[in-house]
Amino acid sequence: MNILDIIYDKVPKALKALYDMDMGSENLIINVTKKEFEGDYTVVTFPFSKQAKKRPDQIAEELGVYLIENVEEFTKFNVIKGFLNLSVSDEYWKTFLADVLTNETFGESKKNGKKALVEFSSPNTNKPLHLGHIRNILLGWSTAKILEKAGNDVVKTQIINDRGIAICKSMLAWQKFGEGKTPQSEGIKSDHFVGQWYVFFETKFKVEYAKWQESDAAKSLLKEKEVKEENVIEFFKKYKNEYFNKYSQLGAEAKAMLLKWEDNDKEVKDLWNKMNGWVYEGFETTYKNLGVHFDTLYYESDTYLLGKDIINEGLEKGTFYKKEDGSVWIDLESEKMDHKLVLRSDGTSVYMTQDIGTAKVRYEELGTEKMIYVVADEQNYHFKALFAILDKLGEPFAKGCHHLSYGMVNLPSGKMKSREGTVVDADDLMAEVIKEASDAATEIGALAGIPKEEQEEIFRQIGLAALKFFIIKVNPKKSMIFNPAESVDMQGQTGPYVQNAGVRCRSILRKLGEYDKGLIAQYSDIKEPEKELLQLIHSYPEVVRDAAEDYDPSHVANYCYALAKNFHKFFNSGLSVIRAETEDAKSFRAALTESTLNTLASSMDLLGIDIPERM
RNA sequence: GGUCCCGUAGCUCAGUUGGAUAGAGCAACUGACUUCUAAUCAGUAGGUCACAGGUUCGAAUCCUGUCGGGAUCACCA
Repeated sequence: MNILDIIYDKVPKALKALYDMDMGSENLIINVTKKEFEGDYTVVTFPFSKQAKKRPDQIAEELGVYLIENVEEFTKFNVIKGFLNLSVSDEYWKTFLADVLTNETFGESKKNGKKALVEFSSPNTNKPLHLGHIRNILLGWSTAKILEKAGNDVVKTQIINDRGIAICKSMLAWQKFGEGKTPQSEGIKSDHFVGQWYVFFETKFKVEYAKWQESDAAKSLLKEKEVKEENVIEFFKKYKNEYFNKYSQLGAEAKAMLLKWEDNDKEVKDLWNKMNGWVYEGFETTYKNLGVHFDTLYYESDTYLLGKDIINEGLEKGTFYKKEDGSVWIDLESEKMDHKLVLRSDGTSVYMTQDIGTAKVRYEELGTEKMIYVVADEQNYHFKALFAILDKLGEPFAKGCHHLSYGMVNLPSGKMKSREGTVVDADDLMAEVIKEASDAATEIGALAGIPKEEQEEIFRQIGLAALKFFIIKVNPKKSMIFNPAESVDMQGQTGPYVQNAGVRCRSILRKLGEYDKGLIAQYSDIKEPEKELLQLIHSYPEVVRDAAEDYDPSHVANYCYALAKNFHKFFNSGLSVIRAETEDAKSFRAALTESTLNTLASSMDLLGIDIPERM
């Protein structure tokens, strides 16, 4: 039995026996004892004081005596004010170590029979992936892994936003100015190729718009709106969308193309398929390089009409109401929100409509009662409303929906802006971190004797570890500052630092060869650095559970760092494994090293990070 | 303006079901490689936990207000 379970079980019993108190285990406060005090676990006794009618330190004293007498795992205790510090026997820790060594599913929870869907990435198909997508993808991937470890059956998916005006802009630009060029003919990664045409469209549009601003139509508009001289620039900035829809030649052509697409026009559909095909090919490469994949895909072109029938049903049941102009709404004031549109007056759907429909389809197709949407925090309100609507519709999966909201990724210079060309491209970024890893490795020279191909793979693993760890270690809901220089750091609180701990484990175990696991129990007098490592390993399953419960991979990243740090400390503490003072010590430390490696590998895998054989 | 999120060391971040003297890394400085990988370790220095009240044995953590930053409040996606 796990020592924490024992504490949670025995302390209430002790309180009952000593003071005739009924204290549920959920009200106990148990901490790992702070380093500066003796002991392994601490029971906080202040909360018992009122009921027991005694001073906290007195209770701690009496509780300590009782626990030592009645629980064999406890060997001694000390009391400081209302803190009861309990020491756990070496026997317990040695048994734990021997068990964990052979436990291949350590950290995993039993299957809970629940199916969870994690949706992440979900890009538009008009331009390549960038740093914002990377945060999204890493969070999604890691969350999926964590949920899996916590006992869920997980389906990883993305909804690809493959239709709409954006892709039409790329298509139109290529059609008008592309002269039949292809990614192959230009030697450009195919999603970047499509992105260039999107940018090209925007450039052309900008020119057109600037020219129009000098026209009579624009001047009379300014007069009509009574725009002051000094506000003209500001006005046109805001007016851009309306210009696009009302006056723009290019805008009209793009919209005409969208209409043709909706009409299933063969020529447009062919073009659409061609360009999206290029984009998917490029995305595939990026995902592969990043080390992620999906179990199933959804395309907006398939789902964008979903949800209408649900709206109509809900209309009959009175969940929604219709305005005079024919638009359909829902009143969310009871949820402290607004009235929300779910169907336009012309009967076409909005984003909300298809999200309602898609959620239901997924539930029906996949049986996923948990659905996690990894989407930036600018859509907090949208998802709050979506989940409230699903709940009002009485959907059984509504309560299992969760918006894993994450903050924007900013640069030290400020926001990323496509207009100013400061958007950090995903492919460039990965290439950059891998190159940095390669440079650092060359400088150190530890990989000199290894075949080129293996070296390349290790550089990739290290570079990506730096990038991934840098991003995942930050609490998702916080917006983060991405400093490119720091993201390629390989020292300190970084991915490579954690990898290095694992590599050191591997190196020791490789040199040591076989060892006698039967001697673990013979080791006497566990030293402080050994104990700290053991306790950390011991807490791994709890970390996974917490991370799954909070949908927060940063917990796992912080755990990885703590474990690596403690191993490095142990490694430098003078407690040698290979040259241990006795065979017992050698066996114990080898087992400790192996368990550390296994736990590091397992926890880093939850972040999508590999631990190389050497570095 | 309404709603939501954030504010912790020079910088980047941990720590929030309320617990002991608030922790790491980077940057700076000092020391440790003929010793299991120095991408490491040991140490020095760095704090009004935005501010002001409140709740209590105890507050970075909970409540109220103020200030600062962000997001959102479309028949856009």
